[in-house]
Amino acid sequence: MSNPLIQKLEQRFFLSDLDRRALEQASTCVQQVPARQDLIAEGDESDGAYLVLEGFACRYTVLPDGSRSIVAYFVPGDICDLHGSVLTEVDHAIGTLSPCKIALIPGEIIRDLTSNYPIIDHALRWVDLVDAAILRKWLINMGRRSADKQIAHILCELLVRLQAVYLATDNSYDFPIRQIDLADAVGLSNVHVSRVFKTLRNDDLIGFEGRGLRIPNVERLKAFAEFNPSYLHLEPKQPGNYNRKRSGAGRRGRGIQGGHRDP
Amino acid sequence: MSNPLIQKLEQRFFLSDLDRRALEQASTCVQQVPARQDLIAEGDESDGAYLVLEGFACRYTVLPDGSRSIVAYFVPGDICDLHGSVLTEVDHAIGTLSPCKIALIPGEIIRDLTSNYPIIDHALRWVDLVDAAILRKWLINMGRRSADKQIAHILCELLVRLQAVYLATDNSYDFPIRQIDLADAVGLSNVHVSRVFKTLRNDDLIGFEGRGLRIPNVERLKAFAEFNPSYLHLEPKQPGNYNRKRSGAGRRGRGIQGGHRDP
DNA sequence: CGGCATTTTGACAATCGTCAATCAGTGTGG
DNA sequence: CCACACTGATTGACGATTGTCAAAATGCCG
Repeated sequence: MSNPLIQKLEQRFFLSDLDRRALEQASTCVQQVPARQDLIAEGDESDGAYLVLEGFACRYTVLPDGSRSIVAYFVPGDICDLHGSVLTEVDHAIGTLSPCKIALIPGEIIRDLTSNYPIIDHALRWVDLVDAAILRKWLINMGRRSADKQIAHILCELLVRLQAVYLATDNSYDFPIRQIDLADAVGLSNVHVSRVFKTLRNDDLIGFEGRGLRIPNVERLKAFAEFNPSYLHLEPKQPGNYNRKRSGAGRRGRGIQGGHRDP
Repeated sequence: MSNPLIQKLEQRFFLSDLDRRALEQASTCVQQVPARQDLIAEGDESDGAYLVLEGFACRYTVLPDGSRSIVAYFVPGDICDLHGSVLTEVDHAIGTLSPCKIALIPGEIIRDLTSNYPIIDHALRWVDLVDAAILRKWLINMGRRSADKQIAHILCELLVRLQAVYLATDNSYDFPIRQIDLADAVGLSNVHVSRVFKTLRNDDLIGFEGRGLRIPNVERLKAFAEFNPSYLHLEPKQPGNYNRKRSGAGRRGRGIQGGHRDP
């Protein structure tokens, strides 16, 4: 079984054999975790990270009124909580959504990787930036999009993210997420998620087969969701000696911010 | 006039004179920018960063239907777009909300700061983590909180962030944000923001005096908003040689994720 | 004073949540 | 093999929150 983190990073970076070996060795401490179990509870101190090898997990908070808010999904290849070395106090819980295989990476190993493997260091920073970009996209979807487009968008996002680790075909993937797990991620009720699913099925935008999600026409779903995968930054491969483009620094855009809401 | 970035970092880190001088020199290229002007337009390539010295700015996107989504506020001391060295393509615009004084920091200078000033490097990573924490908090507020609590929360957040750069008193600050700028940040309509403001005023939770916001009883507003400032990570000062706590790596929380929505 | 941007208000409609009942699938034990 | 329990999905009825539209009011600045 190949390591999904390596697969994901190799979508974008050229790793050396040394890099690959280091990453392999970093993820040797593996645990099988059942569905709906916490890896980190809110308030825990953590030094180290969890790498998802199989299954779906999430970062979430439970509010005082008992409702749950999921702020990130983790799929194979994703790393939860890379940041033990800067902020030690964790303000969110991390839990599994389906049965998972999780690799435990101690903080010491992470610091070794980022100190001694410059390409890995660079790639892990890229991972952080992509995570932040996903967060911003979720915020946009939640704030300014209808429920159906929002859900369609997240289904497209999962398609692309899973394709990067070879867990999705061109138009389908295993979907072990309950409707309430989706509801807590998009800020809707489980009932409304069910209703949205129904309309998406009726419009033949999605279809369920057992626990698998099938997308009859990916382009049509992407168009409906206004999904543009560029924010995931998964396409172009960069040479290992991470070259930086340097444009004239100090350039200022001159566009005017205005005309919002006008046709 | 003292540099607000230095003020903010000194809330949490001990900077040396060298660090301070380096940061001062990094922010010498200053521009006065009028309200509602873009610093970076969507799609621009950027290498370098903008440091807000005075005024309010934001990161935003305009959706195909013309609506605007604001995903971050920038107040004095905040840095927009630190990441020219990793992701060159920018997928959001950055624009001013009020007249601003902005320092332009070329990417070259940033790389010099992070390479040669370890405390600054550490502090800037901390800035990134706080930004991500704010993003998650906004997502939670938007997804699972009523409009009035959400708005109260963001007002509390701004209070604390502005206090860190000495731009807020114990219970008031200058508030140059239009209601529609708030609406686009919290995912509501400007009309509804107006209604929420009215109820908050009626309950004596907030008050406006000219363009200043006054909070008669900060603890009451914080309680109402369920605001806990810990996610901003502004309180404790850490020694310059950023010590890391090391707890037993490999510890696993044993909590069970369940009972959501049950009283 | 006049013009402009912003806020406020009211009326109405659409979206979405809540509650409760039902249905479907899955696994367990007798 | 079937009854049973359990979890999750679905449906309907109803209500609350919030959006939209349009008009009026307010405040600011020349």
